Amino acid sequence: MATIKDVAALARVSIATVSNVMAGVPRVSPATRRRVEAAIEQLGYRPNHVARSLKSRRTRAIGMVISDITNPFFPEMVRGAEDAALARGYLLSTFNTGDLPEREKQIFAMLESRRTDGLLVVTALKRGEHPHVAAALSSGVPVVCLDRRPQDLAVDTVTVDNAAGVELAVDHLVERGFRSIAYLGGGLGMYVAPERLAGYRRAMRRARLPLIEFRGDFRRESGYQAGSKILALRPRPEALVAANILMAAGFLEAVAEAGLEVPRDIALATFDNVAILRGFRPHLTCVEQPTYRMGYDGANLLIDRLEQVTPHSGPVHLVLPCKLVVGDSTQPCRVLRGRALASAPGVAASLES
Amino acid sequence: MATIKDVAALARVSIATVSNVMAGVPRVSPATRRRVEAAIEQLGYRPNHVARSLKSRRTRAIGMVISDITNPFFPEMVRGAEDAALARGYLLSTFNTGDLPEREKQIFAMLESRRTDGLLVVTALKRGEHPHVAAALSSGVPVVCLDRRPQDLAVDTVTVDNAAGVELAVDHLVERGFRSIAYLGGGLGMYVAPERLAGYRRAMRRARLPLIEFRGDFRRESGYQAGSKILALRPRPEALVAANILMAAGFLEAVAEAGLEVPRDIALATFDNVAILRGFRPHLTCVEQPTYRMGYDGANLLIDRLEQVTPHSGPVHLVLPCKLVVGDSTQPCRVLRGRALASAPGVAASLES
DNA sequence: TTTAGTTTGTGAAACGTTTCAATTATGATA
DNA sequence: TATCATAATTGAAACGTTTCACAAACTAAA
Repeated sequence: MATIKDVAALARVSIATVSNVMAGVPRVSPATRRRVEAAIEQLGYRPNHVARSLKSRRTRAIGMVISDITNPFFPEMVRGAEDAALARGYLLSTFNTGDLPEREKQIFAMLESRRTDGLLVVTALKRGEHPHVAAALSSGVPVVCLDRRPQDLAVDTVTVDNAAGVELAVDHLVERGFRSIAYLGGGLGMYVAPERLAGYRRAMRRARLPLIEFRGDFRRESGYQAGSKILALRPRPEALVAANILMAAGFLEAVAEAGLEVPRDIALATFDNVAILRGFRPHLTCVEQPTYRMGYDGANLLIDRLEQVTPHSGPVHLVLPCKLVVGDSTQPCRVLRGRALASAPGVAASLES
Repeated sequence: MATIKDVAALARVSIATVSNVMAGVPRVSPATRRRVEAAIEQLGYRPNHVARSLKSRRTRAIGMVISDITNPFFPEMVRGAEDAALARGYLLSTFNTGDLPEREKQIFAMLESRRTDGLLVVTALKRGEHPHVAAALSSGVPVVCLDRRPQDLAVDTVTVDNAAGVELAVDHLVERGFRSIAYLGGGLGMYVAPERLAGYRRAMRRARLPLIEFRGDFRRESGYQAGSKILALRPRPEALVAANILMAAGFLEAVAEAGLEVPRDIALATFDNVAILRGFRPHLTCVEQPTYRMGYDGANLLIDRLEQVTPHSGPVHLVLPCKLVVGDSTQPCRVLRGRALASAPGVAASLES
């Protein structure tokens, strides 16, 4: 592979001149520039980015640390981050921690020894447990946290308005006439969980409805288990709001196992949307997060920091809105229609009570 | 950030000695070794991998080029590749080409200038169009192609037995008594398409059933469009085998739009499985590919090449088997039950005919 | 005490760039 | 033609490692 020396020799100039041509500095005569460019072309020369990084002490590489690309929540976000990074000439490497501390340690060590310029992290950890993120931060490596916001760290974040998102779902259900609306949340250590729960509580309080809360851990299995309990309640809740799609999917399994159906026997709304689900039943009513944008904006924010586009100031917190996508999983169910008939002026009336 | 010089100074040895300690060479006295290790520990020294790469001319980095991580087919494969790479101390960076030639060019240029040691590629291109892969190969960078096998390139590959996979699905349908079984294939330029089509034809010929072929392009939209045509056929086929899950999903939309249902009105089997779909209806009968393994084995094969574990020989082709996962989308449908009643000894008889 | 052999440790070059001070070439002006 | 200003070019150091030939310090045998 040709080096800058080969180019210099062929063009009969010094390597400094070649470097200047590559960098586009103007103090090179047109004639020399042409000669150098011809040599570059002829040799198929590509500057060695490794050497460049060593000298400049900047790798133009950013690392993205997530828990598992296999979780359908992540691919869009990774894609967004990559698009932004590539557009600005940065290399993005993604790492799956699998939530294993040992592996996470290995990954951060690798990131450090490779002198990655900045980090995009979706932390899976609980409050107060960010040894690696904190270490990176204190050693001067910029970090942007996506999706989840560690309150104990002074770090830039890009998140969504989780509370407002759940409120959209609950309001929608209330509007459709549902009154006993249960909520299946995730473990409170996970940052987004308390916010989503708060959204549920706020919307329910506003509608003067009683809280029916269950707690899972954001994984499919917990949705299935909570599902059995929820379906066994008497009276059975008319609707469920799940805090993420994995739990919603688990819940659906419990529903099928009980010989029931969504939305006939119970309505379901959930956080997260997944493209592949279009065409499958039930078509879920969901709170769609701008995951692509989170990745895209996060990467841009990070690169701005790296290039000091913004003068150093306190941490920036971007909060993006969610959007409600109405499917048929929240169509008025049997119980509801019965109630509508019983009360005089129809569904609307039951809302006021 | 501490360098090897700092460590050497603190331990009062030469940098060569520190390097020897790091490399674990035995020509260092225990006393010195301890002194150096203490210094490393005290300074939190981490060798600069960039400098190391420059000197050794090896980056221990591999690039993975796919079309779009957002396609649910890829995450497992990427995960497998990352697991293998990390276990052997390699960095994996994944790139989405989006099937855009311009972007692909940019990506390969980046990979080259960063001196990535080897490449894992799932080529989206058609026969004879692999300028970048061919260039990498001829410049001595090992490449392993996953999932699709470019016949025109002497390159290692890890693929699945596509024909056998489709046969599994068709055989299953035949066994269940279906007789008019349509096939929705993908564009023939895509390598896997002809193999899958061949599997369909072989299985149908074996069962002495007539071919009913449609062609899409592996994208959702084409499944939807082909769906309308398939459903309009008279008599309507009893079953459809889709060549990938995106087209199957598109087909399902067409089914819903026509006011029909799977499997009541038509059975459906497809290539690919996607975890999130568990719990949703219909629960598809599918040909599951070992995508994780493809990534895992591919990365290991590539690293073996990089480290010359295997003496250089001709290209290696790993072919992994697929597995049939039976869901309820291929349960005998209405027409079928009717036919079973008509013929004397039940469904089994109709198979013999 | 030499001599030879074995451990242990080190100096310096090299990897391929960037960068800056210094040098040389080129014109313009006196 | 000599002088000066400006433009163009270059030499060399530096980035942080690895590696190899060599040097120094021991040890064991003669």
